[in-house]
Amino acid sequence: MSEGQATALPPPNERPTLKTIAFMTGLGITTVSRALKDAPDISAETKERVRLVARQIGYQPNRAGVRLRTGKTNVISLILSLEEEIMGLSSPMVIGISEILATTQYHLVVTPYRAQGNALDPVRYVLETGAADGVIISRTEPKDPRVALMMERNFPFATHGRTEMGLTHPYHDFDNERFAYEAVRKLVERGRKRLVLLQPPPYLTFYLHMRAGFEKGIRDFGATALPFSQVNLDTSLVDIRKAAETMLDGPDAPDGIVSGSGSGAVALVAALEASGRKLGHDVDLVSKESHMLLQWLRPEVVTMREDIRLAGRELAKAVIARIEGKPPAELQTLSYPIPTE
Amino acid sequence: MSEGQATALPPPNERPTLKTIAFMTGLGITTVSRALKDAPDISAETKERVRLVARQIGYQPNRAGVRLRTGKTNVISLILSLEEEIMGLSSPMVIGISEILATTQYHLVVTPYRAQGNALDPVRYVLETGAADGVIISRTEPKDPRVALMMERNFPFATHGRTEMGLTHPYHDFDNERFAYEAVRKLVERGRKRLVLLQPPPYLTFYLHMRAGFEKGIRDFGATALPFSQVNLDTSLVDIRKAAETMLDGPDAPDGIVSGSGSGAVALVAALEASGRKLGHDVDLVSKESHMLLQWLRPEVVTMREDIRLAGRELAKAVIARIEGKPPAELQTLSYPIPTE
DNA sequence: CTGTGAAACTGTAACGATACAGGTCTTTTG
DNA sequence: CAAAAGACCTGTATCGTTACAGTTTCACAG
Repeated sequence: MSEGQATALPPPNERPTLKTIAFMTGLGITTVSRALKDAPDISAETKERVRLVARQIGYQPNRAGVRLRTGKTNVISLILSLEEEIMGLSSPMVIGISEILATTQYHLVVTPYRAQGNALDPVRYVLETGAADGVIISRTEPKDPRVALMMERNFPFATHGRTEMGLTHPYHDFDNERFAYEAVRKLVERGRKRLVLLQPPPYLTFYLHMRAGFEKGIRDFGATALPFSQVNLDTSLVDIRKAAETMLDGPDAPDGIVSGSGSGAVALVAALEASGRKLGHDVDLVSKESHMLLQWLRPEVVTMREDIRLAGRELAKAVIARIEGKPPAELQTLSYPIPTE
Repeated sequence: MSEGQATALPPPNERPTLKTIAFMTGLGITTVSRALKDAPDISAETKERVRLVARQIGYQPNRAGVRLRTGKTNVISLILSLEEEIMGLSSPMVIGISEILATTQYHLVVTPYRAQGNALDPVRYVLETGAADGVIISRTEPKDPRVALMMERNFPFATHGRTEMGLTHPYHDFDNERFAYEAVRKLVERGRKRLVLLQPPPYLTFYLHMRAGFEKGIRDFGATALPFSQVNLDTSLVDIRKAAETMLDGPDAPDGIVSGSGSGAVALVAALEASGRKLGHDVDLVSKESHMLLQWLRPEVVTMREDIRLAGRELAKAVIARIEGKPPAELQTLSYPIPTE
């Protein structure tokens, strides 16, 4: 063949490709490709010309082509557990992530998984099929096999929640220790002494944090911790309510409660009121809260906000930075409880 | 070349491809490809052999390869408005969709858009770049430009909500007319006569439905409709509360309210109680509700559930069926208010 | 006037899959 | 027994992009 690529074929009238631009500019496909990525061996004038035409005809690189050739998917995979979905945490999270991704070439693929035991499956899927350039996971455990796996494969990811394996990886976390500590302080300030914690499921890392903050608060502010571990934040609201009612009828009834989630607090409020207690009078409740419902319907509940949308933004920024090679140690952020008054 | 494809190259030790299977079975790549799609010109024995090897080595087709060659993306795009996200509707929706997609080869890509005016942008993006095989949209308008565009291009989609353009397309919708009608009935049964509706924004199709049901109820059950259109379900809760307080102080104060959403109802409850009224005594409130919180904290509010997760499932099934060529007329479903007692 | 080197551009092959147009055999048909 | 008709398998080209290894041109040194 003596003819160049550029004149090889008038491109069809479909979606423009590099070939289209090559034809229009009279350049080779390779040149166009390199011009668009600002390669050093293309003249400034050519680059300008190519960019102009590309913009003019609305060229957008074919993702499948890029992906096939380079392996780059331009996809971030958000791996969610249905528990989160049900707690309504995922919605603002998705917004937050999207806010960041919208300014980039990345798409967001959402992959939920069912039971707790399957948490590894979606991660393995991404690793094996190269379905994404980066992954966001949440509900981390102290020894999290997903983290171990992705670290071992040197695959970019960020976690919502910390781990305790001595591995340095990107994360964003809410300071649950601080939350519980401040919650205890607020209760003691209101004269409460006999406290319980509606805590996260024990296998998750933030259980340790929240527990630690709670117990430190108990010590520092001189209160008593009562047991309440038959249920946790993953338990159904109905069961939380039942367990709370049983507790409130028993000898170890608390006068102050810390709830690790807003929906848990709703169940607790129901139980408290069913037992004839009056919030803010006989008993106080401090709760983490992500929507505003509690504040409206039970302003007596003391709430501290966790900004999940912010978490989404931070996590998205972190994975992308990780993909771009930034060291994990620089991609660890913490957010703090926001008082709602 | 006298050598066949099969013996061309021992495949590398990476992820298996058709070439890997071809090498292992001694067949040609084409044969393997056709065997896996159960083509008629491959012998039963060969197919079995190929399938066995494929399963054994965990072959999964490279999505980029398929997509580049065939244009099939195996992606469903969920296009969300941030309003929905904020109302928390998207979370169960995503679960529902995922439940269905998990049984297929489809991935779910979530694309939110910002303001109302940009609703068309993500749809255009998908159409122009072929980013997905099908689209799910919500918040439909009577004359919805997104629907018109996708119909014109004959692109598979399903809508959450109906349209009124004389175009037959797949949809799933909640029967908001029935909801409002039954809500009025319940209020009148409780002796309420002067009613208002916290309604959807007027440009959405379900405004028409809810309004129609409300007004029919007013006529059929002999009540009076009072105006309350300064705010709607998209208004911030703070503003809804303010508007409700103003209304309750005025001469046109209602004794019964229908709320088109659970979060709207929270603002209304706050306003009612601020005005010194007692729910179920001075005034009654019937609300649609998707989470269970209202029921717990204000059991006096009469609620009817809308199952968003079901909607997600129906919509996913509908797009996929549409992609597979099923006629749109057979892909229209309605769900009905679920009494919560 | 040849040789060298830099600047600017380009062709080829390949990523993995599939559409299409052949190939080989073997079996059937007249 | 030649020809036609299956049955079954396979090579080539291609989707859009990029890595890589050139090629062309021109200025300038020797």
